[in-house]
Amino acid sequence: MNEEYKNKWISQLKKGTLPFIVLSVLSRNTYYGYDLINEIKKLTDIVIAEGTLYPLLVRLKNENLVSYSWVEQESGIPRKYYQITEEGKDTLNAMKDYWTYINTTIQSI
Amino acid sequence: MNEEYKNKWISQLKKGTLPFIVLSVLSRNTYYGYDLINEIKKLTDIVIAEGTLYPLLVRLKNENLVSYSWVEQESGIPRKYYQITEEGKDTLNAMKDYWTYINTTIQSI
DNA sequence: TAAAATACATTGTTATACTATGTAATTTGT
DNA sequence: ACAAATTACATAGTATAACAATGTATTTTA
Repeated sequence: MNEEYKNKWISQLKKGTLPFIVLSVLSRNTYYGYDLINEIKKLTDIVIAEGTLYPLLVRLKNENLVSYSWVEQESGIPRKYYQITEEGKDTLNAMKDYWTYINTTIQSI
Repeated sequence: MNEEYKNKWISQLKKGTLPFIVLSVLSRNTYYGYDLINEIKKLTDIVIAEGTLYPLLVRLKNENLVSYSWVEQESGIPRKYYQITEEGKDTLNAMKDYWTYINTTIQSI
């Protein structure tokens, strides 16, 4: 078993799965970045580095798949709450379809 | 629907799925590169560019997940037939486990 | 006999995960 | 009371990989 290759592979696999997972989670609820990391870790055991998530959220925002609004806290740093857009929902559905297709394909080999 | 983003996403998803698919296909049979492209297209409808596959095979070889042997043809250009190694089989199994896990996780969100 | 297909390969471009680092406020532990 | 940890944002640099474009050489097809 090539453990090192496997880890590198998982990192590459994340390039496809992370945007999908983030959009999925945001289709259920609004979250702010720091919280998303913890929520996804709790939900999936997948650890997303901050240096991965924040740029990813910026990209999703630039693509109009999510929007955000700053929410002041009674105490502490203000939070940037992200929500999925209609375009984000439609794109997520297309991603779901493709995922189902690729999963079926892989299982069949 | 953000079609352009979806296509970019599929390209990123391939960074995880292609090595997995190639190893899976090679776990059933030996193939040469050019043939693998056609075989995978037939099996999965997924089109792999030559500029993607050849470097990928080089990487899998460098990681000892596959080996190859040149086979002269009665006519035509000699073919580099690839076969999966024992280390490749074990790593593929670990990849299968991870895939099952990530698929289950994604379905559950 | 020109065009398409077979079969290998590399270079340059673009995209993205991850580590390291930075800022600033707040909370916790001692 | 004060140092350390946590919360919450963010960016710069590095490594990796898909893909288009291009290249070489042989063989088959129209």
